[in-house]
Amino acid sequence: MRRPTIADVAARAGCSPATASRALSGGGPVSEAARLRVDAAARALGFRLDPLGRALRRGRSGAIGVLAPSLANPVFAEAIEGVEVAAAAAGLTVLVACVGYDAAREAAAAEALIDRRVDGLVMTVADAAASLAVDRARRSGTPCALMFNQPPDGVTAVCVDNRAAAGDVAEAMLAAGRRRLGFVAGRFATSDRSRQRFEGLAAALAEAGARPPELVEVSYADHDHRAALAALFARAPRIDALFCSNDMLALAVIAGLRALGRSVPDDVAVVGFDGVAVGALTQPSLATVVTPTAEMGRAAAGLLLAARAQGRPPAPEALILPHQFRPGESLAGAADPDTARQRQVRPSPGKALRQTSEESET
Amino acid sequence: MRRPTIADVAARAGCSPATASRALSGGGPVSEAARLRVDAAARALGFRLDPLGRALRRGRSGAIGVLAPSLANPVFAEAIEGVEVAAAAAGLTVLVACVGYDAAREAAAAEALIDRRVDGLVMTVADAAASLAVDRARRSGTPCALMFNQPPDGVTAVCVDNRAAAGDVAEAMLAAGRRRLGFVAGRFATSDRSRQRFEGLAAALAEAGARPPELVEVSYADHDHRAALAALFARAPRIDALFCSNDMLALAVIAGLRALGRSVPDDVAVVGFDGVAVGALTQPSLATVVTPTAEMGRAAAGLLLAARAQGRPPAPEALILPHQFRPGESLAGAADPDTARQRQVRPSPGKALRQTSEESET
DNA sequence: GCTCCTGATGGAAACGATTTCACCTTAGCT
DNA sequence: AGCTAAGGTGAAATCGTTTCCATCAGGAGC
Repeated sequence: MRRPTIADVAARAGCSPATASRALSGGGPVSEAARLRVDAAARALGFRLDPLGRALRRGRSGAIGVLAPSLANPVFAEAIEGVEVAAAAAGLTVLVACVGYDAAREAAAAEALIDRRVDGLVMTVADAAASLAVDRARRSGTPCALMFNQPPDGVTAVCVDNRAAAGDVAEAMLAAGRRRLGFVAGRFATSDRSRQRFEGLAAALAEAGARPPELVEVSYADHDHRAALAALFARAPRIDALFCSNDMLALAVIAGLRALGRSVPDDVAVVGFDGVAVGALTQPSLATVVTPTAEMGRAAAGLLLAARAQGRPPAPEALILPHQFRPGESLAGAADPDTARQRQVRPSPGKALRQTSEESET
Repeated sequence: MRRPTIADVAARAGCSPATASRALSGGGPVSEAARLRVDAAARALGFRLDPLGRALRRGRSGAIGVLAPSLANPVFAEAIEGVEVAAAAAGLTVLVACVGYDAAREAAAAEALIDRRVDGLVMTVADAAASLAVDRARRSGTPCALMFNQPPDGVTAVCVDNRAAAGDVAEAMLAAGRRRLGFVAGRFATSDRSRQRFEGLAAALAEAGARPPELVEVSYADHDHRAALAALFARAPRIDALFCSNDMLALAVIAGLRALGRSVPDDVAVVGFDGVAVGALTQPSLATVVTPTAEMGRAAAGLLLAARAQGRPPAPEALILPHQFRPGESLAGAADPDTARQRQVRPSPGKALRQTSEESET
């Protein structure tokens, strides 16, 4: 028994496919009587409009495409779920593509989504200032919004102010008594955010008259950063604080430091970026910049949908959402510089005294 | 300037659309000369086959649909990337749908993917034994493989042996001297895995003649489990080990215990399930059952693709992948009973000295 | 009574590909 | 030479919808 088509519904309702289509998709004028007959027929046959035929004819698919570097970083997973929420509220579905921090795959995936006639494209790209994927979208006329990327004006985006946020981190580290700072970055080529955060850190340190930051670039592909960290300490032995370009990296760095026999935060403080949930669960808890991740996805999709509803393209400018520095045990003394000043040097990782939380409810 | 269609390519190559199609998609016989002219024309025009027209006509879209409860748990994110790897190797793309542990959304999303003519469906469902989504797939003739779910026979799946793995955990806990075990579960209604792991734990304890496990069900939606844990300790104050149905939950539980003033593993040991990367980075490191997550996605997609290549449906049985217990600091003494014996007494409800196991491996 | 407009409808042409079928060559055999 | 088989090709049907256009009925306005 074949899947019913709109022609079957029309036949059963005693009308033409044209009328059935109008009744089902709310296109043109249909008499109340016809609408009822069509609805009844559709229900009786268990009919559902075929998204393919529909997309082919209408030129859009009723889906929002999402392009993200990876699902492995919960930041993107959350943002995608944010997009999904906004899309679902507007009756759209979501098509996800992951491109693994690879600019070529980025462009290819964008084209694939565009070919599928997505109504809009929400993307996080390697470099917003020079992105083939953005070009493709623009050229094809597909409305497009970036998320996480903080692009030069001219392209729609939802992000936080990465430089300012990095400045806040610099300030917190200095306030905690740290003086020799390092920045651990995912490769700059694959993340403009990472670069902006480094710039923000460097600028804030310069302004405060502090020593400029040491830089280590690592690959997101690696999980073990001991070698990179060891090299850093060989170069700059007295580093006392590391700002990592994202939280997952920060957690890996903390583990790496522990493996190298350096305690966090006693020997080296570590601060992340993003505010992923798991960062608050670890010990030491992760000091970080909390960003409204899911909200970023929701907002990006929202911009697209609002513009679509009004038949205009989305505003070509960045919507900057608020961020917030969250103190954590990995930057001891953010609220108590004295502790930081009295860091003790310890020979082994394992026996660092862990501070227990004295918080409890009631 | 319109997007070129296959007719434009054909015109430029001096042949009919039929021949152009055969040349581009490798359908029937085409002369070498024609193929070259078509290829050249397509390249010159920047032509790409339209996935929509193609899918409509062929009845399949060249995409694999993936249905997962959530992206928030990295386990699913990794598995999806596994599916993506296998799909990409076969020249297919992936359509992802997240349904938030909701059986109704599960069925609806499955239908939406089927409507899009996915070549196959890889799903993780709430309850494999009674899943509307699986029904829909079967009814529509869409090949379908479950992942993570360990279903009764009759449906294709890739999973680990949840009961056996839970048995391993029981054994490790007993070996570490723990005697009063609890199980912290995501709600059973939304995860058959969780239920199977509980059953495995209970069975192993029964066989070992040990006290049956206490059970706490919590919602995945919550992040703060203090209330649930406090209630558990009110009921069973001397619990000394908690098996959590997955790693993310375990990390949250460890944080909750810390907030309640119980130390891990001194007062209470915690073991998770899945082997997510971040579990190895925390302190204490998380003892857990490591499962081949990405491999599960790859294998599930692989089963579908292999079957498709041979024109038969995938074998209706579960492919059980190996799991491995990974000791961690959150279950002290799994490898070093002495440490366990000397757990220090703390002024909290967990203070009773517990008998330790005299057995040790190695 | 006549025109004009509006609302409801159906026929048929899109949308962009694939595939069936029939046709024509040409090569290979006897 | 005659016959068959196979390779190459194109016209046209098809997938399932939407939408343009024409048609028609009926009411309003003159």
